[in-house]
Amino acid sequence: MARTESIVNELRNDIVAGVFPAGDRLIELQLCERYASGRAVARAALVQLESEGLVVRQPNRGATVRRISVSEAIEITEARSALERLIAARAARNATEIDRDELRGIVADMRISVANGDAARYSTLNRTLHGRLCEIGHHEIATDLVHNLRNRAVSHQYRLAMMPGRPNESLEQHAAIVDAVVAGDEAAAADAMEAHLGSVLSVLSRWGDAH
Amino acid sequence: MARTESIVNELRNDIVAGVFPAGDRLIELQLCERYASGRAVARAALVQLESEGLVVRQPNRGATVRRISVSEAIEITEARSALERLIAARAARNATEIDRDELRGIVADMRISVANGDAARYSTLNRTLHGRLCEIGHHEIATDLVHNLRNRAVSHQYRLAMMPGRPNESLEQHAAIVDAVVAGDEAAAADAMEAHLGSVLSVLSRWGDAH
DNA sequence: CGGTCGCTCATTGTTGACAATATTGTTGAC
DNA sequence: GTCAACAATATTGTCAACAATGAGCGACCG
Repeated sequence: MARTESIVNELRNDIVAGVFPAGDRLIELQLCERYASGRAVARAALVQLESEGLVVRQPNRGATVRRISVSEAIEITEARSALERLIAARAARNATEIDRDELRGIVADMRISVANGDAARYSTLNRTLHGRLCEIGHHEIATDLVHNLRNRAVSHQYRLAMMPGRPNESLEQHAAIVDAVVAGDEAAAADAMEAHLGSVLSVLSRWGDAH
Repeated sequence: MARTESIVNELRNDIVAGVFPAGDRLIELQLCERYASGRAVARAALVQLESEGLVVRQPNRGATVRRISVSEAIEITEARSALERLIAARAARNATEIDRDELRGIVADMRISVANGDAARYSTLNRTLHGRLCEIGHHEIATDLVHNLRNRAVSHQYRLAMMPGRPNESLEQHAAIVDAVVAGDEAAAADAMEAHLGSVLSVLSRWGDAH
């Protein structure tokens, strides 16, 4: 009955989507009810999500959604930057003509979204672009790590997108990445990706200083 | 009674140390006996180690120690390279005078070990050096990821140390890393670290081609 | 009035039994 | 002799009950 494997995915999605905000207690019985499973299964999910860094469990005190401080978010983004450099370089190396067309198309759509002020669509395209780069890069280890890091810092990404002027800045950086990937220039792709995440970092650290 | 938290560490150590070779079945009841714990605890440990990439679990078919192919080991080392670049750069930024002395001392000991052909001691110093760099770098996220990646590829690292001429080559690379860190040159430290792991990669890929 | 002791309750930690599933070994027919 | 169906075993998956722990709260005592 209990889809043992899938409830960890459901719970992860719910945490990332903000259904359970940071700091929320995750009580096993409630999870059992919500996901229609036994307590053992819920426990296993919590153990796994703890080792993914999304949940913190204190002995005999239960589990909570992990709070990510700004300084942690910065570290996470720095690590992401290192790994996405690698992915971008690989994408530049491996991209086929079909891939190149698709990437150009995504950037074109992004341009439209920014022009229209459609933040939600831009955010979706953002995810799509990074996701496609991961697929094109064919680097499973780095891809998995990056996905995990993205999940961990998602609460901060959210705030980021709301900053005024940010979409324009971000758009040009994404365009630069795609240009380099399409040109097959590995070093340029890595540097463009690093520049993009570096700009994310500077926003994060400014915001951190202000609090 | 059951040290719920510690058995995952014990099992991880045993896997990394080769007590359970790659491909070995990890039967829950045997783990219970070995670590004097209940089955639920053993299960939890397996779930966690699966998400760390050390164990693979197939539904209704049990858990085995994950086999890491050479191509996977290459990917793991590539990801490690990206992250250790970051760590080395941070170490160069943060190292105090005391840290610098210690790093120089480790390299001096390494030189002695190589001269004496003491592979075991060299291997220990190798771990010590990378570990100290992680501590000096003060980058928890990257450090955790690197530790995990090291654990995953440990079976291949082992074979690597046995290659003739390898210790000498490796020694000079480590010396270069430490020189850059001691000099406080972030970019040079990152590049030296990348060069070091690049040499590991070339050995791995040569070995992979030969099989 | 303040602090500490002990009680109660919610929640987690652990155990054991049972059901479900895969693997292995065995039998029997062709 | 070979193959398929079937039985036996081994192992995992699930569940429910019980023990243990920590937090909150009120009463008791200084």
